[in-house]
Amino acid sequence: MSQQIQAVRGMNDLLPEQTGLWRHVERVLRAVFEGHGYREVRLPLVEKTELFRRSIGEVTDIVEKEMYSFEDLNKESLSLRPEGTAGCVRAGIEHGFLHNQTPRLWYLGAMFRHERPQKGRYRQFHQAGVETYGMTGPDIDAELIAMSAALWRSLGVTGLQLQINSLGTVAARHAYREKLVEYFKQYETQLDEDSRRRLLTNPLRILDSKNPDLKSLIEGAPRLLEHLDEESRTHFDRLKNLLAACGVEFVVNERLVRGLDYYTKTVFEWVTDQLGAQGTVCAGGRYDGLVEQLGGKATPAVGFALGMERLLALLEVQGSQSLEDTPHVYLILVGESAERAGLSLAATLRGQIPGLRLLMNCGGGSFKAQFKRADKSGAEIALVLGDEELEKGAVGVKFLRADRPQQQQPVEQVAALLREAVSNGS
RNA sequence: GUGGACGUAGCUCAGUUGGUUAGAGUCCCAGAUUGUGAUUCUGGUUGUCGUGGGUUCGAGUCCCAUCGUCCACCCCA
Repeated sequence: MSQQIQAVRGMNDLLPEQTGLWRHVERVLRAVFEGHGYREVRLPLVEKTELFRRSIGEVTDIVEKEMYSFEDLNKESLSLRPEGTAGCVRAGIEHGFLHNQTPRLWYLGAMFRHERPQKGRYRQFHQAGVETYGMTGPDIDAELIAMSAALWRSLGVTGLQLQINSLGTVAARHAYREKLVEYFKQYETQLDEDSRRRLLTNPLRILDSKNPDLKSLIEGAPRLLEHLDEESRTHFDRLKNLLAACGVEFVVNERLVRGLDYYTKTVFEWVTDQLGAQGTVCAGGRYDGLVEQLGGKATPAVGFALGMERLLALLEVQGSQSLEDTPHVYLILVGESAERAGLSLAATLRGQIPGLRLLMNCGGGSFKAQFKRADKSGAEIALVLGDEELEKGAVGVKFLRADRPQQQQPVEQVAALLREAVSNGS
């Protein structure tokens, strides 16, 4: 035991009990994305470290202390991706699919951040994200947000609240940021340690402080929405109208600030109070400056990412059922000749009945032992092939969970019974 | 990175003020029923007590370190 190798901290194994629900969610995500005309991209897990420094921001926690970075053999610094947007923009510039085009893209995959693990926060975690480019107006912002709402509907998730805000254009945001720093600097001695640090890293974040002592100070601070430029204000107002028009409920949260440097104008989060401290299930916004910042031609962009682990946790607390993956049938084989005949019988049945999940006994065992395994497998039906059946050219059929008599039938009629079982079940 | 709680069979957990050979349930295997599961009965396997040090005649129990899990801060999906 002392020599046992454990998984890396914060990196979890997903076992068969969980993968059913994961596949269900993945299927729904794909269907909704594709239903909105979004197309899938699969991007590398590793990028040059420089990409993340330039996109996420030098002084963010992610870049400063949470990246898994290492030196490649050619001495270049590489990093496991901490988020998906940067790589997507990089790929867009590299393959020229942003220039004068309006792609809508989605992806699903693992991200890596070296944080202290906690409920809903892991070092390897999975995000499903969408990114769209080349569209300036609030209509695409609204479509994207409405699409996320459609996801929750399709998945049957409830209790998520949509919060939206506008950070303004890059220029407006910087101007406001300076005003805010100026304001808080006057009261620096009253700030707590965290907020004094935020003064340098992300002053907008101070507005979101959980410290009750700062409440009155924060309330006296300059208001972000009052410092919006005209263009951003109009954009935000039109977005709110569009959301209302398609029946997506939202609340404006003036303190909503995303941690990544590249956001502009629209930002939004879907939050829940059912997951403890990590209540943000999905978040995103507009990032009109990033493509240019990374060397492409100026291109507006909007996107969001949702945390798979958090979404799955929410589904679990709300009692979502895992996708059915128990076998319909367990094939019992006793004796050498039955074992020989079993493989092709199993193949025949699987070929004749689409969707059939047939589990064939392997590893021998008495009738009793095999029936035990059949029961444990969860199968509805046990098929029995022994010397007796082989002689008659039949297969025994026993219903493990229904009150129906056991019978012996030729293969063709067994197939009909199984077809019935498949269509009754899932 | 900071603070707190916790690590005992595969799983869920007991284990007294430190005292012989560490327990229960469950799971698994076999038998009762030589071709029939889930119920019942009988028997059986399962552990470097997270790891490494220390205190002690003696440590699952006390102390230190370390690894891990969980919760919160911070941060974020």
